[in-house]
Amino acid sequence: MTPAAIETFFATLKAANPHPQTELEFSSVFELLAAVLLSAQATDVGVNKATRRLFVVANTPQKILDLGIEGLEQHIKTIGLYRSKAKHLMQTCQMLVELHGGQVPRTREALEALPGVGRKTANVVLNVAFGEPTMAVDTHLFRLGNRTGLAPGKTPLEVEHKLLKRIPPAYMVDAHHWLILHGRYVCQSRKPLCWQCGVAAVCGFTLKTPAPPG
DNA sequence: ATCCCGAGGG
DNA sequence: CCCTCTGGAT
Repeated sequence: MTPAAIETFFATLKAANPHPQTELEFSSVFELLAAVLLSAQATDVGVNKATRRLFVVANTPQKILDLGIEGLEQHIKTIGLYRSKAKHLMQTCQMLVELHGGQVPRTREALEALPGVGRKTANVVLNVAFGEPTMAVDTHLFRLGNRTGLAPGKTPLEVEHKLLKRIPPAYMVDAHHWLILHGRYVCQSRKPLCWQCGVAAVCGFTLKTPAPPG
């Protein structure tokens, strides 16, 4: 995709949604971290169901520790990968209490040192909680980067670097959410809705036979 | 490279 | 049935 096309791409997404946000529900930085940790290979809808149950009972690291591993598992059992997530969240809460005064750290290194927190999760927290222009490459960004030609790459890290290089700085902070929402609702994995896509004109991928909405 | 792993959609 | 969902650890 040419620089001009990229400009049009994001200007179009911005016009349709000036202030994009995550659809994960949270009311503190810790809740955000916990929700993102739980969101691996799971839908926001599913995560929100579980965190609504969980955060009423435990919305701080210490309160989650007090639940115990089995108590925590019960609250998040409806999410995929729930056993490893419960274990990791518990270990992360332990570290937050012991090393960070119960607060969520603000640096990439400290975030990625937390069990269950990798580069993608750290990027989301840095972006959403601390306003940094990071690019968290999840399944949607990876697919769109390659499908549209915006940032082709064989690995998420390669796509991330290309996105950071190619997206105009003015769009960088919100780009992550524009791409995720576009991927979720329009440029879907199985069923890209090209006939109702606002950026199809500058996209390298176009469905040959656009299926009618019916 | 493989494992983890429930819910929802097609 | 199969695929996908804001991945990370081993």
